[in-house]
Amino acid sequence: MNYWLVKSEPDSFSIEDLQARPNQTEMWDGVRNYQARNNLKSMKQGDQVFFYHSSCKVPAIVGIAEVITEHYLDPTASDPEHSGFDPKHSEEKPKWYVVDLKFKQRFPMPITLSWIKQQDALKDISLISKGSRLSVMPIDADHWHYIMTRV
DNA sequence: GCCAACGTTGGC
DNA sequence: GCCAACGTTGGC
Repeated sequence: MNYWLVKSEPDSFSIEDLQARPNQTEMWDGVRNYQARNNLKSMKQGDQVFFYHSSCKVPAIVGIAEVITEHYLDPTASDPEHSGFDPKHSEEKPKWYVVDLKFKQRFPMPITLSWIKQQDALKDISLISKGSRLSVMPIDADHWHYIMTRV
């Protein structure tokens, strides 16, 4: 099993929104960066995913989701009415994918970015590696477990 | 293939 | 709102 982190702006889609979805599950669409897309494609059913709130007052990991459906074609990329529409994406030549994520837990206290930056044990975490703005990134098991001791 | 211009992300 | 650090686009 592998560990991941996905970012979302809580104003657009928060972990509370995920929890409120039917079956507590949401199609994770809109990834339009190749590296993030490749990470998405590597996700396996049962993988655990940190849910990170970005571009907000207190950027933080706020809980955990689980991969319940592995990657499939992103329907929003084929929809001209959708903001994620990409004319170069097609079923014959697919570019973009989604996975289905299911809510697992919300942390009693968010694990804030500022705290993460203070931890020597987390100095190599992908989240704060130089210039990493990926919306989907892998998390080392060591980093995952270290953070979980803090929850 | 190079690289300038432009767009996006996301912390602060 | 600012701006650094990217990624992408497109002319050449």
